[in-house]
Amino acid sequence: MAEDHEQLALLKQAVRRPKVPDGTALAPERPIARVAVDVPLAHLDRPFDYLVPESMHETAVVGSRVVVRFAGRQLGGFVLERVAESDHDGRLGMLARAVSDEVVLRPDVARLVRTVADHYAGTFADVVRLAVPPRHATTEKRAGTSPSGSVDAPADIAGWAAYDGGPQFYRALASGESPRAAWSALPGAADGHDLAVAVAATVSSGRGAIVCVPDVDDVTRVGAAMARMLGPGRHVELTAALGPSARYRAFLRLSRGQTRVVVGTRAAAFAPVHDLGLVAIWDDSDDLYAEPRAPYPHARDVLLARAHDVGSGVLIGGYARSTDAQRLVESGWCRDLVPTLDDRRGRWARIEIAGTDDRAVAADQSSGRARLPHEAFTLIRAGLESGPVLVHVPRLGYHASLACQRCRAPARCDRCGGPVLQRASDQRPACAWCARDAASWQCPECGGTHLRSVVVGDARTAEELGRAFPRVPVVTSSGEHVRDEVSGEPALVVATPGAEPVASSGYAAAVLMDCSLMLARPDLRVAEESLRRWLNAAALVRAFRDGGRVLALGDPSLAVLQALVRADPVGFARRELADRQQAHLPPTVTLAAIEGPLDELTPLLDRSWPDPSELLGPAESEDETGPARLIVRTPRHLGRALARELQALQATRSARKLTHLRVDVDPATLT
DNA sequence: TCAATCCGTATC
DNA sequence: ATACGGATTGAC
Repeated sequence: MAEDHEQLALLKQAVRRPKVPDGTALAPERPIARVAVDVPLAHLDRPFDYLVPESMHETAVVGSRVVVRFAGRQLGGFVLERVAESDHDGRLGMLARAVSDEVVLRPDVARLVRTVADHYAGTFADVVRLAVPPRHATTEKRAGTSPSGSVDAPADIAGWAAYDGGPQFYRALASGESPRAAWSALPGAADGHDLAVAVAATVSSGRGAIVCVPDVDDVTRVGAAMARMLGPGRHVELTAALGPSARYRAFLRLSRGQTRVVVGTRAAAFAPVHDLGLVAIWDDSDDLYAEPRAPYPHARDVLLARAHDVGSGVLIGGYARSTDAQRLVESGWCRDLVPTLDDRRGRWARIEIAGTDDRAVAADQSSGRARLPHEAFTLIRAGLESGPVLVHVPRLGYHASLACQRCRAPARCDRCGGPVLQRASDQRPACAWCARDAASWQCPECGGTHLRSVVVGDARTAEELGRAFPRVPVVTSSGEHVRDEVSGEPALVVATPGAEPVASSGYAAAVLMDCSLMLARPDLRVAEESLRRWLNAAALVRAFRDGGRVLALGDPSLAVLQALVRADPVGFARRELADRQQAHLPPTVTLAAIEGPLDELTPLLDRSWPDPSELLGPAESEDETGPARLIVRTPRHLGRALARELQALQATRSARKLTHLRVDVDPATLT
C-alpha cells in the first residue's frame, strides 16, 4: 500500500517534471528555484522561476545566491524557495550559476524585506541590498567558531529598578517572554549598560537580540558595555564603516548562528540574528536612522515590522520620546517605561530657562554680537569651579522660515499645516507643501496677521566666550571636527547638536544657546527634534543631586521648553501627538512625498488615491531649480492602500520608461 | 518579395 | 534595461 503511494507520487512527479530544453538532468527533488532577481524595474518586482540542474541541487539552496539569465542579461539573485512545480506557463530557463551554498537570505528576512518594500512603496531588489552585504568569497571560506557555555541572566539589575515596570520588563525577557516597551531613559543610559542588561536577559533565555544605535561611536560605546556584560565573542558590531570583508564576516557570524547579538547602525535592523527575542533601538528619532537610499526605510520601522512578524520583544529607548513611540504606547502596543518621580528629579540636572528679550536679540543680531544674559555668565563661572561646562549652539545653515511677528510662533499653513516660507526676497510668502499664498494668514496662537522672517544667526560663540573667560581653555566640537571626550578639568566646550563630547565625570553645567532659533527651522518635527537635542545635551551634565545645572536661553512660555525644564519627554510627546492628530500630521496620518518635474506631478492629482486622501501641491521647490513636490496624506489605516497605489504608479511608469519620480513614504523630515 | 526598421510587450 | 516578435516601410 505504502509502496503504491510512493510509486504514484513518483509517477506524478515524472509527469509534472518540466520539459528540459537540452538533455540536462534536473535536480532530483524540487527542481524549481523561485528567484528574487536583482532587477531595478518596479514592474518586474516579483519572483521568477528557474530550473535547477542536478549539478546545482546541493548548492542552490533556499537563501543562497544564484546567477540567472534574465531578459538577455546575467543577473544576480537569491533563491526564495525550492518547489516541485512552477505556475508559470511559458518555458523555464536554467539557473546560470549557483554562487555558493551559503544561506544569506533566510525566509524570515526575505519576508521582512518584502514587508519593508511594500510599506515604503519600493522594490524587493532595493531593500535586499540593504539587508544582505556584498559577498566576500575569501571570508566566506573561513569557518568561524561559536563561544562555548551559556550566558546567565545578570544578577545586578539596579539600573532597571529606577523605572516603573523596569524589573518586570527585565524578568519577562529573562523568562522567555516578549515584552514591548518605550523607555524614557535617565542620564547615563547612553553608556549602554541597561541595554546590555536587557540583552543579557534575552540571551539567557536562549534567544538573540538586535541593538540599533545612531552612529559608529555609539556602536563602540554600547558594544563595549555588551562585551562587559556578555563576555568575549558573544556579540558582533555591524557598521557601514567596517569595510567589505569585516562587514561580511560579522554578517556571517550572525547568519551561521555563531553569535546571536548584534550592535550596529541602521543596517543592523536587517541582521540575520537567530531566534530573535529582542529588538532595541536607542534614540529612535535621530535622523541617521533614515536610510538615504530608496525606498528610504527607517530603522525603527524595520525593527518594528520584524518584531511584529516574529513576535519578539521591543525596546525603544532614549532620553527623548519620539511621537512615533508615544503613538505605540497610546495604542497599547508598547508599555511605558518611565523613571520613578524621585529618579527623574534626582538624576537629571537642574534645568532652568533664561528668557531672551526680543528687542535685545534684534539689536545684537544687527551688531553681530553674541548675547549672553547675566544668568548664563554666572552659571558658567560657577560651573568652571568644579569641571567642564558645555555650551550648546545650533548648527549653521538652516533655511529661514516665517514666524508670527507678534508672538514668534512658527507660521503654519492654515489649509494643510505645512510650513510657510518665503522662497526669495521678491516672492510672496507661501506654504512649502501646498503652495497656498500666505497673504491671508492669521496666527492661531495670538491672532496676529504679520509675518516676520527668522534670520538665523551664526555661532561666534566660541570666540566671544574665549574673550569673556580668558584663562579657561575653549574646546570646540562640530561638523567635521568632532571631539569624543573631554576630561574633568575646567574647560568651555562649545558643541553643536550630536557633536557633544562626553565629559569623563559629567559636565558641571551646560548652557543651551539660541533655543528659539533652533525652533525656527521649518521642519514639521522641529519641536520634537529640538527637545531631543536639548535632552541629549542635558543628559551629559551631572545629576541635580551632584550639583549639575542647565540653563536654556529662550522663551520660557514655550511648551517645549517647559517640558525641558521638567525633564518630561513623555508629557511633551503626549501633547505633541495630540496636536499632530488635530492637524492631520504624521505620525497620526500616513504621508507620502512624491518629487519630480512639475508637469509629471500635476496629472497625479486625478489618480484614484485611497478615500479619504488629501493632496497638497504640487509645489515648486524652494529655489525653483529642484524638483517639484506633491504630498499625499491619508489616515493610517489606509497607509498600505496608499503604498500600493504608489507602487502601481511606479510600476506603470517604469514599464512605460517615464522619468523617475522619488517617492518617500513616511519621510523622516519634511520641510 | 525580402530585408531593414520601428514599436510594443515580456522578461521565468 | 534587453530582446524578441509582429507590423511597417522601402527598394529591388
